[in-house]
Amino acid sequence: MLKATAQGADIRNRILDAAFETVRTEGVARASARTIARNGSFNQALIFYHFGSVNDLLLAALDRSAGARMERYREVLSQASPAEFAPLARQLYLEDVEAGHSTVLAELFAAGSGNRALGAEMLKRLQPWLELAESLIRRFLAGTPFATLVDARAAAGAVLAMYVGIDLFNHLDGDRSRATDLFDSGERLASVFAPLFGVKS
Amino acid sequence: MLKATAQGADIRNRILDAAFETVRTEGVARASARTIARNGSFNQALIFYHFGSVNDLLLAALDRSAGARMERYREVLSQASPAEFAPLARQLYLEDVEAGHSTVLAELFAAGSGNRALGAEMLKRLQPWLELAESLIRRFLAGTPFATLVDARAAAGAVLAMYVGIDLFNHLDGDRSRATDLFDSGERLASVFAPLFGVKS
DNA sequence: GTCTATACTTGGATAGAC
DNA sequence: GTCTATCCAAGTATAGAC
Repeated sequence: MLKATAQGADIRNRILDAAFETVRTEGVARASARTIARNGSFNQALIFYHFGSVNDLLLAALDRSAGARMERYREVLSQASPAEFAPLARQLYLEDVEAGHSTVLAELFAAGSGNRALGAEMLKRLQPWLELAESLIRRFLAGTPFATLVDARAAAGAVLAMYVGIDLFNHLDGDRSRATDLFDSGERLASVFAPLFGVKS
Repeated sequence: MLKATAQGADIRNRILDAAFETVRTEGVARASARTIARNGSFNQALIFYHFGSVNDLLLAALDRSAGARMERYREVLSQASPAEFAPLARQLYLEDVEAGHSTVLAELFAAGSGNRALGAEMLKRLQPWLELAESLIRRFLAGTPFATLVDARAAAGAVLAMYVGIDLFNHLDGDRSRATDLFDSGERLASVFAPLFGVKS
């Protein structure tokens, strides 16, 4: 009874899985229709039939992953206090890494740099994250001396740029301590500055 | 009397110029041997004769630019006090943008993500900048309460990641206010925190 | 050192059979 | 919806004439 599902409509998910895995393990540069199809054991022409183009497939694979991550970020951070924030952010980031989401995201941003159409699509996908980061920063700074000093929008952009940049570097050398050491510093600073935010550490 | 120079050995510089300009204006993806040669009005085969491969040419073009920038960074920042730092960093960054150096750097990092050989070379080129940033951070934090809270090496990596990430975003949408707004915030914060560093603002 | 010509490879995409 | 076969474009790199 699973036959129709497993072999029929479900092929879209198999293609999405193969595309995501190919980008994660081999990079966008090697994520050609032929390579993705070989990794997923299906015919290359199916990609064009179901997704139109390789670019559209890669974006669809990212969207599926990003949608799940955004839901999780909102759920975890919506009621986080400033004191809880640093460890929660660390945990979310490690989940991104574990799921391969950060790798695929950085790969597609990098590839978007050399492909106008892809770059424009990636910029669109940056917006909701920019808004999330900005609203969090604004919420935490409200009522503190920093509220008038820090441009929340610029800071949000800086955080996302740092996220993508760190992923890019990690992808080049596989050094996992980069982010960890940074979160360590962040948590030490947070515990010292917590009084400023009216929260006991 | 300029004939031999202009048409002979100087061809290497013409090739380097064309490579740099092609990456700057069209991106790595379009910086093929054919395109670079067309932009510089010389024969495509010369690239392989003089530089061996397109990758080696692009790295050589970056190295020439990065060497000049590193010299300038060292010169300007070596004796900068904490209070002077933010405006000087802004100026240096704007020079990077103006010269096209930040664009070419971000492009090659992005491309390195999808090309093992190029990625390894880019990592090597990151090291001197990491050391410069780390030593500056260490110098400024020395004797302050932050010295024990902040991991200088991790912070240096974060700054470079942010630099590359911002360049990547800028290249996608051409929004020049991203960095400017961030420097504005940085200068406001610096003027408030200056007392901590024993310097009058 | 510089040119022309070309061998070779890879990849996007489609036509048409099943 | 899925397959085979194929077209076409773009790129790296080299051989060999000049």
